[in-house]
Amino acid sequence: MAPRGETKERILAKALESFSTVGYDGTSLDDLAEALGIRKQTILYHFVSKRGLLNAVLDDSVKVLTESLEEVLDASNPHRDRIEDLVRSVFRVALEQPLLLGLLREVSRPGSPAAPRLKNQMGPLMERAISWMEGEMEAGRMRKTDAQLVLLSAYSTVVGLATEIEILRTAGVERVLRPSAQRRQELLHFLRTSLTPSE
Amino acid sequence: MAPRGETKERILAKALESFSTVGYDGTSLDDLAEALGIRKQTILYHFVSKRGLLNAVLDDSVKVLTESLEEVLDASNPHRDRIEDLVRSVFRVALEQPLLLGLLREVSRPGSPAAPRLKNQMGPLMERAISWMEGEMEAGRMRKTDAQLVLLSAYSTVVGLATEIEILRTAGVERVLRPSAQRRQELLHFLRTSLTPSE
DNA sequence: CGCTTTTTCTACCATTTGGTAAGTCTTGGT
DNA sequence: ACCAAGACTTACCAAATGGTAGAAAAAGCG
Repeated sequence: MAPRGETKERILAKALESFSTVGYDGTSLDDLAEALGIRKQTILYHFVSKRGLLNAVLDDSVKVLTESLEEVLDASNPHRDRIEDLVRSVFRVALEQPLLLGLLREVSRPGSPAAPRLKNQMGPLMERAISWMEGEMEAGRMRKTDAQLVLLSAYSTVVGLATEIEILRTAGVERVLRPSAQRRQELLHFLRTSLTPSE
Repeated sequence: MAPRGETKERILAKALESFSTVGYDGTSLDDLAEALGIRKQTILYHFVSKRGLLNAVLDDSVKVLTESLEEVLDASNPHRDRIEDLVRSVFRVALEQPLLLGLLREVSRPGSPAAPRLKNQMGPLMERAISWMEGEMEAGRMRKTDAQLVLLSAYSTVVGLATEIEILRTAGVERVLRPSAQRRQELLHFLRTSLTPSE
C-alpha cells in the first residue's frame, strides 16, 4: 500500500505524541492504531513489540537532540558565546518539538523501562559536554564547580520549562511565545551568573 | 483485623511509592495489594476506585507540601531571607520525601487524569505566593518581572532537581547528600540573581 | 453473650492488553 | 505473466485489569 516507509514514520510520530503526553503505560497499541486508521498488527509488524516501538521513538528523539547539540559543541569558531548558543539551540528544539522533551521527561523517570537505554544513548553526549566544561574551567574561562552537577541542573531546568510550555499549551493558556523568550533569558542569566569566573 | 485506620495509611504510603515511581497507569491494584499482603478488594473498600486512591494520595501529598510552605510564607518575622527559607524548606521536603515530588511530577504531566485536581489544590498556594512576590516588587525589594513566570520556573527547577536526586538514588549512584547541598546553593544563587533588583 | 457495624475476604466478570498465526493484497523485478 | 518479498489485515488468545456481589470474620458495644 504505502510504497515507502511512510507508515512507519507516521507511527513513530503518533507514538511520540502519545508517549510524551499520556505516557508509555497509558498508551495502548489499539488506540494508537485507531488514531492512525490502521490495525494494531501493522504497528507490531514494523516494530516487534511495544517496547521496541518505545526504543525506536526514543532513538529518534535522542538523535534529533544530539544533532542539534553537537552542532553547537562542534562549532569551530571559538569566540562565540557557546553557552548562549547552547541555550538557544535547546530552546529551539523545545519550541519546535516540545513533545520530544516530554518524552525525555517520561522516560527519565525512575522505574521507566527505557531509562537505562536513555542513559546509554545520552552518555557520550554528556561526557563530551562535561569534558568541554572541564576544559573551560582549566583554562579559567569558567568557574570551577562540579561540571556534571551544573549539566544536570541545567538539563532539568530546561526540560522542566519545556514541559511546562507544553502543559500551558494543552491547557489552552494564552501566550506561549513571548514568555518562552523571557525564560530563555532567565536560563541564560542563570547559567552565566553561575558559570562566569569573575565574581 | 486492623483496629484503627492503619491499613488505610499503609495503602496510601505504598500507593504513593508506586505512583511516583512506576506511575499511575503502571500501577496495578493487584500488585499493590500483593506488596501489602492484602487483597485488592480491601483497597477498593477504603478508596472507591483506583482514581479515588490517586486523589487521596494526591490530597495527602499536597497537604504536606502546603503546610511546609505556608509555614514559611506565614512567618511573621519580616527581616529574614524569605527566599532562602523557601528553598531550604522545599529541599527539606525533597530530601525527606522525594516520592512526594515524584508524584507531583507524575501528576502534573499534560494528560494526567489528576492534573485539574492538582491545579485546584495548588491554586490558592500559588496565588498567595504570586501576590506576595508582587508586593515585594511594588516595594522595590524584588526586581519587576512576571511573578507567575518566575514561580513556575523555580517550581520546575526544584521538582527537576528533586526527581533527579531520586533518579540518582535509585540508580545507586554514589553521594547524594553533599551534592544536594550544592544544588540548594545553586538554586538559591539562581533565584537571588534573577530576583534582586540591584543590577 | 448477642447484636450491629466495620473491615476483609472469596468468587466472578467484562474489558482491555500485548502478542501470535496465518492469511491477503500490493509491488517490483525478471 | 509470474513470483518472491514486503506491507497490511483478519482471527484469535492468554493474561492482566479495574470493578461488582456477597459471604465471612473481626471489633465495638450493650
